Parts: sequence; structure tokens; C-alpha cells
Amino acid sequence: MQPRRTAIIDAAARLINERGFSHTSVDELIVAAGLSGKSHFYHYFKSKEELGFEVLERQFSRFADRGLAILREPMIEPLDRLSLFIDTIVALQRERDARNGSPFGNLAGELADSHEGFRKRLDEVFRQWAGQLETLLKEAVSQFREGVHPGRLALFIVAALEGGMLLTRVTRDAVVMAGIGEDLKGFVATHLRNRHPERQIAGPFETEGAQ
Amino acid sequence: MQPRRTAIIDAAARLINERGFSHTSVDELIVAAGLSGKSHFYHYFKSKEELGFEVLERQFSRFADRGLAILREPMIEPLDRLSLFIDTIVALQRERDARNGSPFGNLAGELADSHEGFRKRLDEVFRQWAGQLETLLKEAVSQFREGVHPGRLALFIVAALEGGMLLTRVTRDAVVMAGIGEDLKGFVATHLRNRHPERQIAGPFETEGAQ
DNA sequence: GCATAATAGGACCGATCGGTCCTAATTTCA
DNA sequence: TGAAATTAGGACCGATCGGTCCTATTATGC
Repeated sequence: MQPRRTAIIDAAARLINERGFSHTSVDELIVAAGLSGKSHFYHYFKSKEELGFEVLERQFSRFADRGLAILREPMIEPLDRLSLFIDTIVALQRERDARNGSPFGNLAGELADSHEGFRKRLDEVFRQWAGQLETLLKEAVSQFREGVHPGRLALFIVAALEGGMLLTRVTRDAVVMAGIGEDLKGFVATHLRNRHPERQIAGPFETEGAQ
Repeated sequence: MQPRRTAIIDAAARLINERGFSHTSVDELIVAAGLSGKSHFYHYFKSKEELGFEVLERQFSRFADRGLAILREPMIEPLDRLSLFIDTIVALQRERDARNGSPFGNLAGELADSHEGFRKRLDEVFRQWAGQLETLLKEAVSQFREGVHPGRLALFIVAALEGGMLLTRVTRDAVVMAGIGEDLKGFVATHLRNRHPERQIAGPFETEGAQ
């Protein structure tokens, strides 16, 4: 992959994340990426749509390398990793001052019904995300009580996080995401064996009862 | 309110819900609403943007009258109402064959960062929604254990539902929403007093542990 | 040293868009 | 019965858009 092309995709990712794919013109992408003009842009990309797909790939690749990497940390207990992962997402929303939501959620919200190609790729992205969460939850299955389905729990976690980022973006209030992060940890904690809500047990998933 | 204007807004709501506000042209809105042409459209609305706001108001008004009305049913126990409310959302996703997501989530995802007017109104909409959930949860507070914050729990429920509708829309799988609905009920059930996950207790919030 | 790639900086195209303005017919209302 | 509202059915406008095509210079690689 040419480093210049990657730099262009990164610059485009930032702008598209901020304004949405349709509300970002090729001219604006050219300026953001420091290209000289249309020829330059179309030298690297067949079309705006192709860039859109590359942006999605790039964002997921970074998310997998950075965000989801926490889930694969062998030196940390599985549920501690999940807690850290949630903390990372909460911290990111705070860093961004509650703006821009989730790159995947944004694209999904904008294009899922009007662009089948994007919808399918986003479907895969979310399934891969949920799949990695499921893998982690399976590692912790001995800590779970009877009847916990890692796959279902994983989907719920993705939904809650995406919904949290959407609400945070609309309300412009990072505290919203912080609260949802805490509650989500509390939710996961309710799946543990021998858990008594009235007893305070130290650990990231033993919060003060979805407070 | 003129009945014809209302009918136009309803037709527009369906199309905008399906394609998104920006991907729906005034010409398409004219056809969908059975208007004769641009003059006709601009007779009723100052601009496309004005129609957009009316659509949002209309959708929230209907949601309040139908969806959220369940939460205010005096003859049903508070938590039973919540369960019914969740069931309604799950059923609606199934009815729509997992398409179109949430009208508010869709608009939020598309316009929250690019149209401050819509973002503000959507912020109010979500706060009103969460506020009504909070009111209901306060009615059930005697059933909750120590340390449950209705406001926070309400926000979490909204986030999980919105996230669930987004995921359902992207995956085109209504089972996704059904699972999230069940898990959400299970989660609310964990806030109850004297609840033992290993004991099966009849009731909408005593599911087989987030199965 | 030369061919190729990258960069430069657009003009221009057809298409689409929101909105204005037009003539005209029909319906409604007082 | 006549004025006003609604309906009819656009043409047209300026703006924006994605993309093609153009001349030209500079940088790179062999």
C-alpha cells in the first residue's frame, strides 16, 4: 500500500466521520488530503465510492489493531479486558468532546438503506466485532452462570455501545457514554456466577448496581 | 392542522425513513405525497428543511401517542408496561422485515453533525423519550434494590434499543432485535429486589438469564 | 537520459438538486 | 357569484456534484 494513498484515506476518514459520506464532496476530500486537484484524486481512486470503501476498511483495520486488540491481550483476565475495552470507547468519546459518534454507526445510519454495498460490508464489520467479543466471552465462560450465550451477549454489547455513541453524539454530552459504559459493565456482571447485588465485590464488573 | 398537509407529512415520513433525508429529493417527495408539482409542494411548505422538521415532529408525536403510550397505561404494572414497550419495538422490527431502523436513530445518524437544528431537536426527542422511561421506572422504584438510578437506567434502555435497531437494520435480521429485547428485559430484571438468577420466577423480566 | 508516475491546476460536462416563477384550471367558501 | 385557495404541471434558475479530460511540470526509477 502506498503511504501517500494511506495518508489520503486517513484524512478522508476524519472528514467523512465528521460530516458523513454524502455530505462530503470530492473537492473537500481533495483539500483535506492535500491533493492538487481532481486529476490527483482520480490518480489514486477510481471513484468516490471506492474511497468510501477504503475508508471503511481502514477504519475497521485500525479499530481491530487498536480497539479490539485489547480484547486479545493474553496477560489480562478476559473480563478485565472487556472492561478496558469499554473504558477505551468511553475515553474516546470524551476526547472527541462527544462529537462524531462511531464511524461504523455513522456510515450505517446514513447508508444502510440506500447503498447495499456499504450495508453488506458494514454487516460484516459488525459481525466481526461481535465475533471477537464472543471469542473473549467464551474464555470467561467458567465465570458465567448457567444459560449465558456468549454470542447473544456479544451482540448486546455491540448494540449498547453503538447506541451509546449515537446518543452521546446527539446530546453532545460525554457523560452519557460514561454512564452507559458503567451500566454495560453492570449488565455483564449480572451474568456472573454467585453474584449478589447486595454485596459489594471488588472488580470492574461489580459496580454499584447499574448506578 | 390541515388534513392534506398531515397526509403529505406522513407520506414524506415513510420515504425519508426508508432513504434518509438527504437521499430523498423534493421531486420524490412530491410523487410519494401525490402532489401535482413544485408549486403544490411549496404551497404547503416553505422549504424541504421545514418538511424535515415537520416529519420529525410527526414521528415523535406518533411515537408518543402509540409507542410511549404503553408506558403510561394505568391498568398495567410499570415493569409489565416496559416489557410490552420493548415487545412493541421488537415486533415492529419484525413487521418491517428488519428494514428502516429507527426514525430518530436514522436522522440522528445522518444529520447530527451536519445540521445543528436537527441535532438539537433530536436531542430533545431522545431526552423526552428517556424522561418518560425514567418516570415509569420511578413508579417501580419500590421493586428495585438499593442504588438503582432510574434516569441512568432509562438512558441505557434507550441506547440499547437504538443500537439494537441500528444493528438489526444493518444485518437485515430481526432475530438480532429480538435477542437484544430479551437481554434488555433480563437486565432490568437484575435490578429487582430479592432476585435470584438461579430461580425461575414467572414474569416478563424473569427470562432465562439473558439467554 | 528517458519513460513513467506523481503532482499541478484546473475547465468542462451532464446530471441532479432546491427553489422561484409562470400560466392556467378547478374547488372551496362566504 | 366572485374571490381566494388549491391543484395542475411544469420551465427555468443558480448551485453543486461526481467524474472526464486537458496541458504542463516535477519527481522517480531503471
